[in-house]
Amino acid sequence: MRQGIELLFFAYRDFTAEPDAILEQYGFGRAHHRVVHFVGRHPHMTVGDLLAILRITKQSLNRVLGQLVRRGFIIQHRGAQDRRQRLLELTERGRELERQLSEPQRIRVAGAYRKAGPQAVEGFRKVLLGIIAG
Amino acid sequence: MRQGIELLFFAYRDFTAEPDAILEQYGFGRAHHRVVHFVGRHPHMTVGDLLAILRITKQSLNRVLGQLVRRGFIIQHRGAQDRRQRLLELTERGRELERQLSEPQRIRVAGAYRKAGPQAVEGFRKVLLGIIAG
DNA sequence: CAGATAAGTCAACATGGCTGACATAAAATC
DNA sequence: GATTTTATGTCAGCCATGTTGACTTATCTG
Repeated sequence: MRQGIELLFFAYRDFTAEPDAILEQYGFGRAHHRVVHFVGRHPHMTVGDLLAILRITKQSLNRVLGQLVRRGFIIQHRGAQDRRQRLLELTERGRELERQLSEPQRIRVAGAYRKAGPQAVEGFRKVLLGIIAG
Repeated sequence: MRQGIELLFFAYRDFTAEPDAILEQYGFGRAHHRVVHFVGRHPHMTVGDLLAILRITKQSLNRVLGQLVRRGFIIQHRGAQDRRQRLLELTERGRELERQLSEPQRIRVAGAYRKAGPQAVEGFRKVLLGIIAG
């Protein structure tokens, strides 16, 4: 049991170390990574969607989101049905950053998947989903 | 692939939410939790050991460790062979805090393990170890 | 039109990382 | 035995990123 708890800590620690080093070159932090990741994964999501996923306050989000927008990594456009909404999208520059940040993570996960085998991957997903839903 | 990356983020986010709420009542933060956890798991570990596990600076560690010692959750005693070392141990109060903090996590992990089955747990461990070693 | 909602903003504060410089005691080495 | 290295602690200050609270603006909805 305790081992499972620790595994999660170590995995998270090692998982974030490489992207952190890349982010530093841009003057960004881990919070920027999270935003870039989720906007990349869900183009045209709203600010409210992002807040719900990250579970932080809009003031915290706006600090990093504003930087990403001002520096041309994310573009916002008004919603068509609801013009109050700002739909978020990565620019080409943002996509490039996303690729760069996710590369070490993809390599890490791919290696672990390959070594462990497809059945283990299935178990990995099941357990993590249980922890999240739990 | 991307899903695996996100699972880790969500699991970590949900995994830390409940202990965080308990820590707040003590005026502690997540950093205190990590220290209490690892000292509980490895009694008589040295400060240097803890630094290596957490991968933070001794200044950062000392801030939280000092609070835990002063408030009677951790006790330090000098090493027998090497008297420069401070061996760390939870007090009874520290053990109680550790139990309280780990309870929601144990419940969460136990539930996920139960739902997923022993084979999935094996896969979960394998993949996480691969990510860590990676 | 009135009220609710989506988003943004300002200000202030806390946590927990970081660097750099320095102190002390004990161990290890020459 | 003197010197150097190591384990730990400490002071000061910086930065990133979380928080609360108050307020604005634009837009949608009843």
